[in-house]
Amino acid sequence: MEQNTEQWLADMLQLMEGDDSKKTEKQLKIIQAATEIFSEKGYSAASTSEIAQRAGVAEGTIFRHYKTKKDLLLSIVGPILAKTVAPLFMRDFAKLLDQPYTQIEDFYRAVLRDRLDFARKNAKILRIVIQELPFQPELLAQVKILFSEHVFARISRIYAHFQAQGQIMEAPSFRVLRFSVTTIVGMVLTHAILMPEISIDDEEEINWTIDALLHGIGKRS
Amino acid sequence: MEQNTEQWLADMLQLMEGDDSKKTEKQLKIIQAATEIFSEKGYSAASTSEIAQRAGVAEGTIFRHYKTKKDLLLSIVGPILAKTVAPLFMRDFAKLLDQPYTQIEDFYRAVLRDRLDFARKNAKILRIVIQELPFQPELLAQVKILFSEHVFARISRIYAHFQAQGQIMEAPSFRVLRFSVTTIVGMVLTHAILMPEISIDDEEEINWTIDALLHGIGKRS
DNA sequence: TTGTAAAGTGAGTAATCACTCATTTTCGTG
DNA sequence: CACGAAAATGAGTGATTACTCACTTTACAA
Repeated sequence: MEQNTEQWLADMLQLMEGDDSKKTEKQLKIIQAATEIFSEKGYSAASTSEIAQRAGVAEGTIFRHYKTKKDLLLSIVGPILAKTVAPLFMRDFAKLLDQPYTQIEDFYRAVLRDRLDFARKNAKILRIVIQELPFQPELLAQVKILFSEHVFARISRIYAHFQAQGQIMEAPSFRVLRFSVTTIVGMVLTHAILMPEISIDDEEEINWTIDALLHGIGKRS
Repeated sequence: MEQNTEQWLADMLQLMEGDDSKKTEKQLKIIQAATEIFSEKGYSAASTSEIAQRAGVAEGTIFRHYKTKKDLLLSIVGPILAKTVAPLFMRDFAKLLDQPYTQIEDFYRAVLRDRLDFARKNAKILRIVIQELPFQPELLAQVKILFSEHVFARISRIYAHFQAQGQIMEAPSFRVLRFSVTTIVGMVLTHAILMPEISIDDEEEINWTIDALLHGIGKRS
């Protein structure tokens, strides 16, 4: 399964790719407007007429390119899914782990820095994903497969790697996994989606978060 | 400000209270049906006719009790807000901190146990809150005031307390606060809302989470 | 039992919705 | 320029929406 994963991800990215080159100027405007309005008002509360208006196109133009409103949503949300977890499957990423003495701090630093930037750059789309995922059963099923088949296995191997190196405590991997994923996602979502208006020193926040994740907030002995 | 807070919370809870005693049987049915449908399909995608149908009442009956559909939403979502952070302001809670040698582990254990149960019991309503809060400006403003005026100050004092006792590390309180709130919320949301179908040993998960929060997931020296 | 206010009803309404389609405009190519 | 195809248009459509209101039923105190 693990050999297939890299190919699978390539397909996934290809399949999900926006493929901007083949898109009309007006089509790009539509996607841009729809992204804004979906993230502002939610999918259901957004109307195709308003999207058309903000995009500066006729309403019919939307339906030339997308059969339904849901098609439009999926064309926005779909491409982001694979990209969100893509770094896990990149060659650069594997190399980092192949180096036998990679410090786990450096590993976390790279992940947090990269995903924080990613989340900030795609904040609007991520908001849409978070909002609409619970109400889109097909998409939800797809994501669940993505995680249970690929992401979970990948992260488990990463922790096995660092555990074997004696860099993290010995504990059931699903607990370590749950805790650190919560920490990473919590930190990224807090600063990129929930409270983007609070300005922070990224490097400091990242370093502090890693320190707390590895050594806790209790009094150091 | 701090003296007013207790009174303020009493008012808040009173004001927000469902006050079930004064409600008609059909009105309770409406709230129950609306809660289900809102959490299943989202506020905008839910129709009043479907709510009426599931509640077993005429559509007009809904509008006897609630001027608008949004009124119905707020009557469901409103009462939960104060309750979510209520424990912070309870007398029992203050007592726990007045005892000079309360272990921070015991403190976290009480908080996690209590809020995990709360989130499970109110999972549907909490889902609605999470989904709709970004799209309800008045409600969002209310929540922001709630946190910046009361919750933030309260939690800061708690950490000052434990910091003075030497039970947690010395670091900018906003960082400790952000990290531990993320940890608590992340753990509760994961098991109560995101993945309620995964059965866990609550006590074990709570204890392990507290241990990781205080001492990290790094190798123990 | 009777009077009355509150609770409940459901057909009706104007507005809005996603989507269609006949027509026009734009664009790439020979 | 000429021409065929793709892109874009916007008025039109049936369905659905939140909400109203004239009316009926229920609950309860006198």
